[in-house]
Amino acid sequence: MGRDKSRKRAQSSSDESLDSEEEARLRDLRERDEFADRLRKRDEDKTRKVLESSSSRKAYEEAAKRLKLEIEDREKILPQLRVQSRRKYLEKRKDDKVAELEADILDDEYLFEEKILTDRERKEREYKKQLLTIAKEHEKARELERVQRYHMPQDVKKGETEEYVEVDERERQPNSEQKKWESEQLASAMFQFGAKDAKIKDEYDLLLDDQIEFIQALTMEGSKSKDKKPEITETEKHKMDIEETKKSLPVYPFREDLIAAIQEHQILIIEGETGSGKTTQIPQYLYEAGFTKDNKKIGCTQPRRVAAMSVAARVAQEMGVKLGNEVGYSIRFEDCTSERTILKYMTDGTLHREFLSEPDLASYSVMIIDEAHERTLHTDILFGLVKDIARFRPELKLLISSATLDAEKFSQFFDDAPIFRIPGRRFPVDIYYTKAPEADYIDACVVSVLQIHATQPLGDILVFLTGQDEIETCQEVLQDRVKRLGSKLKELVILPVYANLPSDMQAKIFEPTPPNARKVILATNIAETSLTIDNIIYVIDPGFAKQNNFSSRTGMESLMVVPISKASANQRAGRAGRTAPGKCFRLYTAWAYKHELEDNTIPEIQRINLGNAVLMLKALGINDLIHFDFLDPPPHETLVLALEQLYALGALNHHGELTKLGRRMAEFPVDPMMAKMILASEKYKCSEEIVTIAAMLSVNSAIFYRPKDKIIHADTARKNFNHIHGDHLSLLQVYNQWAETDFSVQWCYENFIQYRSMKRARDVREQLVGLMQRVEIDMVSSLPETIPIRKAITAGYFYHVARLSKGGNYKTIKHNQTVMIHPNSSLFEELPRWVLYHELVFTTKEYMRQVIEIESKWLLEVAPHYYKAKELEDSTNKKMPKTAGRSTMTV
DNA sequence: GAGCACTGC
Repeated sequence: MGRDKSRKRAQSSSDESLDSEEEARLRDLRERDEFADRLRKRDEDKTRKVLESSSSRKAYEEAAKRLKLEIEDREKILPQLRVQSRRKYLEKRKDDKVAELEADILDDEYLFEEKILTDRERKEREYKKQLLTIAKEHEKARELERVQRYHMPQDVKKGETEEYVEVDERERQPNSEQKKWESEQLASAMFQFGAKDAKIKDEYDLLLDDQIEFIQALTMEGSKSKDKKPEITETEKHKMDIEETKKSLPVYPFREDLIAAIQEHQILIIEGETGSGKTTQIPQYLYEAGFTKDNKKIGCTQPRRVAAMSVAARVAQEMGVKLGNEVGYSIRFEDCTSERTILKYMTDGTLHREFLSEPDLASYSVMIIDEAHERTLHTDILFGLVKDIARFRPELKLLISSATLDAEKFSQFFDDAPIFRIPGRRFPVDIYYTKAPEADYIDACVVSVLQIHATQPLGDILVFLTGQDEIETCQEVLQDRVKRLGSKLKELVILPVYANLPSDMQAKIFEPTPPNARKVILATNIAETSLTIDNIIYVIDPGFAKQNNFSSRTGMESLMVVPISKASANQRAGRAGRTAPGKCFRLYTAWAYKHELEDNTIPEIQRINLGNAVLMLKALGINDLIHFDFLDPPPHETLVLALEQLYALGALNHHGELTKLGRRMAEFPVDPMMAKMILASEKYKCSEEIVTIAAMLSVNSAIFYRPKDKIIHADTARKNFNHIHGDHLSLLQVYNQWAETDFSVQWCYENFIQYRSMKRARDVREQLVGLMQRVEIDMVSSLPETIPIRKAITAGYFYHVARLSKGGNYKTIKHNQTVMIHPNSSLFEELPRWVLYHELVFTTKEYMRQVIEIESKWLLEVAPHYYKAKELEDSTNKKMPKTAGRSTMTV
C-alpha cells in the first residue's frame, strides 16, 4: 500500500532525470562486474601459491615499506638495511628450519607410531630430536641475552633500527588461543580412553528424600548386544593395522555397492548413524575408485571446525600422507590445503564462501554434505545451490549424508534421489520417564543425580541444562547436598561445561574419572553435538534448551528457554550409549514426549536474520530469492526485510540488482549493516578504528567477565572503559589499551576482560583488515577525532536509530517501538536525545544493546535517500510524522 | 538495573 504510493511518487518525479538514473545504474553494474573480475583474477593468482593469506599480507607490507623508503634518504639507509635484512633472513631461515625439523619429527611419529622401525630409522629419529633440543636450547640462551641487551641501549649503534621486542612470539601468532582450544578438542577426539570396567559394586541402601519415580518406557535400539562389552577396545584398535581398522567399520561391507550406486546416480542420500565410518571412509573409496582423476577434488562439508580438522587428520593418517597435501581441510582463519589436495574437508560456511569465487564448483567431482540433518543455515543454503549446479553439471556427484528420520525428506527435495542405508555402531539405551511432570527441574536433576549415584553401578552422568546460570546453581546445590550426605556416598566429581567457560576448565571433563568415583558433567547443549565425552552411562534430560529467535516484524532477537524436539531428545539419549549400554532419564512424562515435543527443531534458516545470507545469494547472481529452492523456506517477511535493508543500504538498486557497493559488501563475512559501516570508514578516514569496532562487536558481548563473587570489582573495572559518546567507543578503548600492552593476558585478568574473546576479536580484526585490502580500502586512523567514527557507524546502522520521547522512553524511528538502553551501557544514565543501537534484544524488556550518541543531522548526511529533514526535526512541539520516510523499492 | 544456548564465515 505504502509502497504503491511511493512508487507513484517516483514515477511522477521528473522524467528527464530518469534517463540519467538509468545511465547511472548501468554504469554501476559495469563497475560492479569489473570489480568482480579483478577479484577473480587476484584469486586465481593466489591459488597458485601453496601458502596464501599470510604470505600475501607480508608481501603487501613489504611493498608498503619499500614505498616509504623512496621518500626517505635511500643512500643513507641502504647499507644498514642490507646488513639488517641479511640478519633477518638468517634468523628467519633458522626459525623455518627448526619449525621444519619439529614438524618432521611430529609427522614421523604420527604416521609411523604403530609400525616397527628399523634400527637406522630409529637412530635417525633420535638424531633429529637431539638436533631440535639443541636448537631450542640455543634459542633460549639467545632469549636471555636479548633481555640483557634490552637494558643496555647504549650498546646499540646510533641509527640502527633493530627492534628489541620482548613479546612472547607465540602469543603474537594469530588464532593461538583458538588453536589451543581446538587442539585440545582434537586430542580428545583422537585419543580415546579404553572403556572402563563398569562392574556392579555393592549398592548402597540409601534413602533420599523426595525420590523421583521413573518408569521405563522403551529401549532405544542399539546395533550391539546389550550384555556384551565392546569387543574392540580403543587401545587395541590403535594397535591394529590401519587396514584392519578400516575393514572393521560398518561401512566397509557396503563399499562396492556404494561405489556402484554413486556411479549410477548423480545424487545419493546416505543415511547412517554416527560411528559407521562414512565420513572418513567414503571419500577414500571414491578416491580409490578414480573420482579424483583429471585434477578434480572430492569435497566434504562439516558443520564444525573441530570436526573438519580431526576428520582430515584421521584420513591423512589412514592414507599415509602429510596433512595439507593430498588430504587437507579449510576453515575460517586457516586454510590447510595445497594444489595437491584431492580430499578436502571444510566447514559448510567455508564452502558457502567458496561459491563466491567458484560458483559452479568446477574443481570438484564429488561434493559430500555431511551431517545434513543438523540443518545449519549454511547447509540449508548449500542444498539449494548444489541442487541447482547438479542440473547443469551432470558429471558432478552429490552425496547428502544424514542421520535417520530426515532421509526421506532430503530424497524428495533432491528429485527422489535414492537412499543408501548404512548401519551405525551404538549400544542400546534404556529410556525412563517420570510418572508425573516435574515442577522444578533443577531440583529434579539434583535428586536424580543422587539417586543414580546411590543406586546405580559406577559410570559417569551427563546432565543437560539450558545455560551458565542454571549450571552454576545446580553445581552449588549438588555440592551442598553431597557434603551433607558425607561419607555415605562414594566420591562425586562435579564438572560444568559450557561454551564460555575458559578452555582449561573445559578440558577437565576429558580427564579420566578417579577410580571408585563418579563424574557428573553439567552441560549445556554443547554436549549434544559439539563435544563427545566418553564413558557416559547415564544421561539426565530435563527437556529444555535456550533458543535464539529473530522476529522480522520488530527486528528483535530473543533468547528463550523452549522445550526440545524429539530428535534432540534422542540425540541426547544417544550420548549414554557410546561406549557401553546406557540409561537415559527424562524429566518429563512419556505422554509429554509423544504429544508435546515437536519432531524436529525448527531449522536455523527460519529463526534468524538473513541479511548476510541474502547478500551472498544476490552476489551469486540469484535474483529471485522469493522463489529460491529452499528445503524449508524462511518466513517471507524475513526475506523481505533483508531485501529492504539491502536496498536502503545501497547494496541493491531499484531493480533489485546488486550494485558495486553490494558486491564489495558481500566480501565481508558480517551483517550487511556492518559491511556498510566498514566500507563507509573509507570516506570518513577512520578504517583502523572501525575495523576494531567491527571485530569487537562480532565477539558478541562476551568481553566483560563477571564472576559471581567479584561482581563489584568487575563492574568498576568495566566503568573505567566507558566512553561518554557510547559503547562502540568503549569497546574501541578496550581493544586499543589491550593492544598497547602487546595483547597481554595479565592485563585482561586485571581488568576483568575475557582473554579468549579478545583473542577472537583480534583474529576477526586481522581477517577483516585482509579483506579491506582486498576491496581496495586504505587503513587510516582518525584518532583522537571520534566524530568521523560515529558518522561511519551511522552510515551503516542508520536503520537502527531511536529518539528520546517525552516520557523519557526511547522510540525507534523505524517502527516507533518503545525500547530502553541496556543497563550495561555507558549511556544508561546519560539519555542523549538521539541514539544509534547495534542490536535489539528482548530479555526482560526491549533493550538496545551497544549504543552510541549521534546527531540527527548526520542521518541526512549519510542516508539522504532514507531520511527527510522534516521527520528529524527535534522540536517536541511539532507533530511527528507517523511513519519514517521510505524510498521506492520493488522487491 | 540486567543476565550471554550453540555454531559458522
